Amino acid sequence: MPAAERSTRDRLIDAFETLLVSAGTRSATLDAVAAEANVSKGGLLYHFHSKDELVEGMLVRLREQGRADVDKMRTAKKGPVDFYLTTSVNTGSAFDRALIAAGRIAQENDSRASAALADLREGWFTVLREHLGDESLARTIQLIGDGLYFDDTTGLSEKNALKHVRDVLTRLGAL
Amino acid sequence: MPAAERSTRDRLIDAFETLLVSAGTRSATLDAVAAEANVSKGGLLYHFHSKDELVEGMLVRLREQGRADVDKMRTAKKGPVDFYLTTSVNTGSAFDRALIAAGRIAQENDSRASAALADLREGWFTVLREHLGDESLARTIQLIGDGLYFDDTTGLSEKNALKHVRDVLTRLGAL
DNA sequence: GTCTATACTTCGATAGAC
DNA sequence: GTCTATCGAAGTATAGAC
Repeated sequence: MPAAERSTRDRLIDAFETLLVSAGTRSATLDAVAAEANVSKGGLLYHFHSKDELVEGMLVRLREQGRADVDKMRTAKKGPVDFYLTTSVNTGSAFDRALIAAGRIAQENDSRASAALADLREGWFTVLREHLGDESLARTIQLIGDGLYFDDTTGLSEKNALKHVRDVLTRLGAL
Repeated sequence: MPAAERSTRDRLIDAFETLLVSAGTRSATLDAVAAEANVSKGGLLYHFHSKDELVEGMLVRLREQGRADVDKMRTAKKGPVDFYLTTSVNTGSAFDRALIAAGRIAQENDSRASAALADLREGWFTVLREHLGDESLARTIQLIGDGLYFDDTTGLSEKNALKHVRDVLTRLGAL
């Protein structure tokens, strides 16, 4: 969908996510979100009656994106492991942004965000274990993906991290 | 050092870290920190003239703890890889708390916190690579540690994660 | 559906008594 | 070294015009 056609509601969630990812929860205020989306604060609060509802709306959208991602992973050309690893480093996609944003919210003790992230991870893990037929290997690969993701979101990522991982996973016959 | 003898300054940093870890940056206000440390806000601001100085003090202490941790890792009885992995899951130690707290601050776009964490990671990586003589394996193990740490701090940790990792690393001859 | 104006609360920080 | 009192700015949310 072209950006110009996005509903105000969607643009508000976009703005909320963008602020969460780039500056953290303390900077993602209603004022800032409204400004980022070029809407007044009153306009924002028409669509979401509270900040809590804004979080809720974001998580609903994340779950939809998550279902689509697991489907893509299952049928990926190079296989699920490769797909999972390459998408664990932030590619700047809308889904990445939503995922990182939810992570920030989860760290503020929000059980809804934690639950959404846990469900997503379970979906990925199921595909990995089915494909590999090896629980330990599947869990370890998921941890590597979490590490890639964590490093990316904390500004700690190494340039060649993925190359090194592929090297090791090839030795294990997982790639 | 017994808890009763800890200086007010140290207790304030303790309280700040505790709040960051348990409830996130939005909840770690000066009011809340002072209350957690059983000090008035004025008392807090005598020791740290601003919230920024409180962050600074926390990071100084983290770097000291980090140096001690790398030393312990280097001389660990079961070897640095085992030490690194077992200490990547939150054991509830003061160092773990400081590490997680710094991670929260880093996500609010604080370059000092990011730099401190990056330096710590570099220290661990150096020991891993020296011990293993294999950069790809060292990087991969570091990512697994990051994954364990991330899962722990987001409430996503699996009970048997470490067991699965040990299994896979044994196949690779790293343990 | 979006805006302005405003009420109420909380945050970070200062001033000054003890 | 610690406390109370207070200020200005920023936060969430409501009311009502357009």
